[in-house]
Amino acid sequence: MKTQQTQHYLDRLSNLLRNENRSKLSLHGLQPVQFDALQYLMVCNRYSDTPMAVTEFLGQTKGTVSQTLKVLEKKGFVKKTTDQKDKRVVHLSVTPEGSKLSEQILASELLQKGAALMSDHKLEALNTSLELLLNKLQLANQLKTFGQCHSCRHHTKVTPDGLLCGLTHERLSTRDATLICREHHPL
Amino acid sequence: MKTQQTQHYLDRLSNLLRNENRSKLSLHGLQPVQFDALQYLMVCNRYSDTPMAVTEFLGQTKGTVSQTLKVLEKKGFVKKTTDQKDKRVVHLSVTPEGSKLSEQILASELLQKGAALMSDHKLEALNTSLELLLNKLQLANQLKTFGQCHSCRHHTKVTPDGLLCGLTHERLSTRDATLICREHHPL
DNA sequence: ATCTATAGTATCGACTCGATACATTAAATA
DNA sequence: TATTTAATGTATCGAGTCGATACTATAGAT
Repeated sequence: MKTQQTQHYLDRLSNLLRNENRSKLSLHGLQPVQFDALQYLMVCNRYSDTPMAVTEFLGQTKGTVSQTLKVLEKKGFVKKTTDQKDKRVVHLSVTPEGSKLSEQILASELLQKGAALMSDHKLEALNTSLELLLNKLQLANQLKTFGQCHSCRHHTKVTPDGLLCGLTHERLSTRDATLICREHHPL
Repeated sequence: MKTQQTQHYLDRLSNLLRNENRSKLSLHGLQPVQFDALQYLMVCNRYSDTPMAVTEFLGQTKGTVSQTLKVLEKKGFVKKTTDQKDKRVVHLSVTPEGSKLSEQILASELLQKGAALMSDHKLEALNTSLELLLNKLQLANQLKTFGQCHSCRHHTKVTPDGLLCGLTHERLSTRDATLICREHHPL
């Protein structure tokens, strides 16, 4: 079975990276999961910056996520704001401190050192393959894709620079279109 | 940075697979880490079936691993035997129940469904890329490779069928040469 | 106006995982 | 040979994970 090999490699790599992250994060008193959430909040759009969206993204229960976010808030890495239209929902924003931490941690030395020994071409090929597998996997299992707006079926261009979301009927900036969205549906 | 993309994909995939495993395993009262250890014991050789080797493989502390193994033993998935030559060391063997469970869990449905939508050729290419990255990453960071004996610098062939480990000076069966070893040094 | 669904929080319990301390055995050294 | 040193493994503690359950508050449907 080829997929068992794939699974084995993915497990090994993610274990190594996770352990590296764990030790880096422990200096800041954070856990890997908490950083996963922070990382997500760095790249999600305004429709996807709520506890429920984090829950869907991380595949955990909302109870667990609620605690994770409580820690991130207490440490000053994210800020909560209640939505004015729907007072049930909370929007989460990453503070400058959180942003700084994220950049600091994100670059895996293990991975960079390893990738440095690979040709650019092979690394590119790996990325393409990984992206393909992720897409197919999400498609086949009807999982949310959490893709960027510009690759979404709801995304429409009014003018060359005027972007629009067909679902919310709101205008998007060019930066908006590069953020990931919980309502993302691939083309 | 291309490696950030790589890291992102690896994180996403491993999160998905880990969550799938978590729910499957919870039916058997096991945690992901515990299954990782069981999985390792399924494919390691007789020089590498000790708590210390598991510790190195999983990148955790020996205290944590000791507890993990205690659970696996209590549930009847592994058995402990003290080494007769060195009475400090313990050898771990997977019981038939453990072996059965492992096979049951190992096949990720998420991954299989996803891979089914990919061509054989592309899946193969992904595996090759992943293996390359893993190897380079271990090489660049001087990590233990935990490879199979037949790809080890200590591995020597006496006759076409007679295999020998140059480190322990012991004979190996053909099956031995396909197991992974903590003393593995790539060619 | 009431029922129902949704977003989020609080709390509990089994488990993780690093840190520390400890017991036992093996190997090195004096 | 006696003693120090190193290595394997266990026990215990504390902060944190994570699913389950119960709960509050708001929004929308009938």
